[in-house]
Amino acid sequence: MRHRLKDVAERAGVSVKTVSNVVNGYLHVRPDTRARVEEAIAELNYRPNLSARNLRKGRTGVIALAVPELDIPYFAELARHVVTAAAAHGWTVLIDQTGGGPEQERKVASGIGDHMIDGLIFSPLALTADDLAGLDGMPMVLLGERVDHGPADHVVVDNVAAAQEITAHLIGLGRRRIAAIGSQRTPEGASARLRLAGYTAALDEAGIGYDEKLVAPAPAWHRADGAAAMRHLLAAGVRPDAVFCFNDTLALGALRALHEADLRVPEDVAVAGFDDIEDGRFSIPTLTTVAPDKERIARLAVELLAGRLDGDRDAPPRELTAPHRLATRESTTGRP
Amino acid sequence: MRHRLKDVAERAGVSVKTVSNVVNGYLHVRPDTRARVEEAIAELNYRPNLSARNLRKGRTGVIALAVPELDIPYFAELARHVVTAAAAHGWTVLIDQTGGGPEQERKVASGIGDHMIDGLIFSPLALTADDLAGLDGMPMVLLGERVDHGPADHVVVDNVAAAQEITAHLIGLGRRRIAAIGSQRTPEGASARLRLAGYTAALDEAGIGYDEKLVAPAPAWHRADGAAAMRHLLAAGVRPDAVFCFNDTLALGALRALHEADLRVPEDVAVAGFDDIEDGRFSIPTLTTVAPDKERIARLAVELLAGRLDGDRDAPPRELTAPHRLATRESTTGRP
DNA sequence: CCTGGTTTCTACAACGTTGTAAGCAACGTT
DNA sequence: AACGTTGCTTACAACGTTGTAGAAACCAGG
Repeated sequence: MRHRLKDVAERAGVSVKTVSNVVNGYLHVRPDTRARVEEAIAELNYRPNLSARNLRKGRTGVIALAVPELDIPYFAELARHVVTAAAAHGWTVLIDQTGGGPEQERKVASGIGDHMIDGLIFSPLALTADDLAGLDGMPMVLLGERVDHGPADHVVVDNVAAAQEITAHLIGLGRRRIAAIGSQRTPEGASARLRLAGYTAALDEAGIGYDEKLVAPAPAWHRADGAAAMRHLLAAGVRPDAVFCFNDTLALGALRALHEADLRVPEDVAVAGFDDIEDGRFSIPTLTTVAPDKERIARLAVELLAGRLDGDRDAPPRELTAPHRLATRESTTGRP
Repeated sequence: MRHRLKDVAERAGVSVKTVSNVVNGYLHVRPDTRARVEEAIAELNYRPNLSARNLRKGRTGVIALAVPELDIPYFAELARHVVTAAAAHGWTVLIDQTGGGPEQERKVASGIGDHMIDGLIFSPLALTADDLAGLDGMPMVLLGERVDHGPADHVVVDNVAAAQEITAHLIGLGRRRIAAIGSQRTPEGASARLRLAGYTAALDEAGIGYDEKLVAPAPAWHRADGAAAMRHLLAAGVRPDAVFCFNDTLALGALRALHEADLRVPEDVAVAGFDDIEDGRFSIPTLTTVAPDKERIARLAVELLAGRLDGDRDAPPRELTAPHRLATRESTTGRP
């Protein structure tokens, strides 16, 4: 059975508001009154009705995190960090899976703002600035690529620089025929475009010509796509001496395909990924990758959101860049 | 700017309740009235205030899924299925990370029921029946091991049978010195106990003696723990010809440790896991494992919960068993 | 004992929604 | 013309909470 302030008040012989004051830690309550109320609360196992509180206060204490897919390790790890960072602000996180499709993302963007939620951290794939317009001033922070000059705050990693660095790392190992896996031409492929740009920039800098045949598309960025793309490259007679995969799951798939083709990593082909997911530290071989500071991304996002909620909602949008580093492991440098 | 029923009503020249009726699809509204209201709704971009609706209706349309850790692939995959299954009932899923500790789980169990949530799907590690008492009749479904005869519905897999089957599979390959990784003595280790029981049952059945030295504990069930346990076994001079790891991440860690010790899988040591996570289909070698039907687990859980919500809340608790199968892959049978 | 200030408590209204009950038309039937 | 029926609409109250404003109790200083 559920009890209300009123029940507690009757039992303690005080007014409803006094109970409310005790619950909310209001200062001026006589110690004996407070004790009586607390006793009644305990006896009835009273817990406040958050719907009512939210209605009254206009705040819910819940923020949403919308990601394309929860069982992509990168997003799962990110989610963990966001939950932790949000907890520090006393927030509960409602995690929403968009599926990554334009339609579903639009629905999340427009539909979630039904007063259930104070703010939104959104990791979009397909969203455009227009879609954001529907949000009606819902405080929001976007992760990843900027949605072309939309009105929202952003937390990004420098994809171009990171991709360039890791490609340069491969070049530095003496590799010259460097394949890239994960290119995408759809509008959802913003990350793909930036990482491809970094890849070509590194080739340019080293005076290596861009060879279209070395660039393999991947419809999604799952292990299966990485394996398929790698098999496809090999079947087409392309013999790269290195592969830069646009994320780690693609890379793990590529590792698998290379293994099946009896090619050694890194001796025959060096492999690098992007994201630094847990799997890559235990794969065989362990995976060289770009390690974005996920903890920082999460913290920055939550802090940006907190700024919006507490402060000026109409301040100009800010963009923060989270740091990244190169994690070199066996898939490029071999076993020590 | 946010609008209310009242604003829409004024704009459309009708009463608040009529707008409410339109929003809720009430039948008896004249077509032209409905059109006027809908126009006003569109113009103002009205969206209902869920806090108010929830307060009025006593239902929130949100259920919680509480799991120990989101970035354990098994739980992430499960979460995806639960979200999908819940969507079919029109529910939003609030995902909660308990961290798996007794303290935190108890907090979730007692604290989440603050009227924010209609029901709870809980995958506990450390929870006891006492902890559940605090829930005050919050409809709940537990996943995994039964919390000793608590009052809640359960969805389980037959851990003992599954562990026995996969151990028998290893025995069937001619292996005799079969190690087990993942045993736990803490109260949280209910799964560990059951899987260990299945393991010993299979040994018994085959007339193989139980050797304590072959059983390695693992404080948690992460890759790092699996690798550490495997290294520990090898360092202790134990030379198993097979390893049954109590989940897949342990197994992936064990694969890694075996690789570092230059042991071949499955030639020298066959390796089997439990959970059938995505990683195991692409690891090198691919991982033989017990594949619980996660989609079914999620669906059953959601349906049990739906039954509680719509039906008799005081019906006796039910326990449903989700099917599992054996997925034999390279880590035991080698490359084809 | 009064004054003014502080502490402690309370009554009331409001947050935005929907269920209830009732009102008002318009209709067909007697 | 009176009636019941049906379709459409509305006023009101209530869900459980908290902010506001003010009342009551208390205290210290004259």
